[in-house]
Amino acid sequence: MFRIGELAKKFSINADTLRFYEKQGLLCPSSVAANGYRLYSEQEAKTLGFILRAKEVGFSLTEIKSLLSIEVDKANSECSDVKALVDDKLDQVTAKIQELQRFQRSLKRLSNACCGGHESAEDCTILQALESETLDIVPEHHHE
Amino acid sequence: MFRIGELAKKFSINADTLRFYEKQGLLCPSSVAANGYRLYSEQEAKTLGFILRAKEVGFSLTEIKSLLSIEVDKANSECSDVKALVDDKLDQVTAKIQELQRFQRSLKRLSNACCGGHESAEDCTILQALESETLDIVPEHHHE
DNA sequence: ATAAACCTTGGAGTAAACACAAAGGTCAAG
DNA sequence: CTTGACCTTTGTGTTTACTCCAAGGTTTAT
Repeated sequence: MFRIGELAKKFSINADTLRFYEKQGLLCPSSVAANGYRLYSEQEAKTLGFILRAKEVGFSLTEIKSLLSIEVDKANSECSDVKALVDDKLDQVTAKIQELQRFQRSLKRLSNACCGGHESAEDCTILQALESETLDIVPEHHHE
Repeated sequence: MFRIGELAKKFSINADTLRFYEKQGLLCPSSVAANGYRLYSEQEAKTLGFILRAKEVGFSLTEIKSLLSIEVDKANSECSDVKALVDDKLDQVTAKIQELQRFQRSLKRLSNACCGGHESAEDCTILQALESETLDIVPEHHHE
């Protein structure tokens, strides 16, 4: 059995995080000592590992809760239930990546168009693009 | 001059959003009518366009505030100041994409390894991987 | 005169995942 | 017997970008 600080150290997390997970219904200590200290079993340590690995692949705590409820009732669950959660998350992650890639393309375009030198920002192509209704790069105009 | 509702409609945003931007110091109406109504000039409408375009390329409101402070003092700013903001953002976005791509790879690996059928979740490779300390796919074992 | 459609301020609520602080009980070592 | 390192509960703060609500003033049209 581990006290909260021991379990936290074992997994390099904060003891507060464990109390937080408990409040969220993710991981409750199986027993409480006479002095009120939480006591975590070996099984609960494994469950914590499960939770942290699920986090590593991008699941939110709410989603992990769903995964855990299947995990504890495997016998009455199907592969399709689990896979659905993974595939939903995959879709979310893919959509987010696409949004960020749009940002990335725009930012690269802006960055490449700007000299980045000590010239006055008055002719800065980035600012001009942000001023332009269409976010277009205004072609450089040379004074002479 | 536009009243708050007019400007909001012009840009398809909520009037509350304009009040929020004002509180954040992003966009303040140049004048207030005798009845207390906010009045926005043509220039402020352009600035709002600037703000919304900056959002489109992924800038946060805080970052947009920096952009705006350069924008209003172009003469004393340099291209390098502007480009630095864009390049910082580009780095952030790129880092976030990479994190999400790690999630994506892991999720794909999990998804591909799972049959997703009506089999009991007891042998689900996804759950097994999450139980495994290394997040590895456990090779399929056939009963017979 | 009154209803509809505006506008005002102030403040609360939302999601996500904790981190931290205060005030106090517990336990082992010296 | 005290110090230090634990632990407890409760509650607040953080970040981001709004969104909504309440209670009330203003304007416009009929």
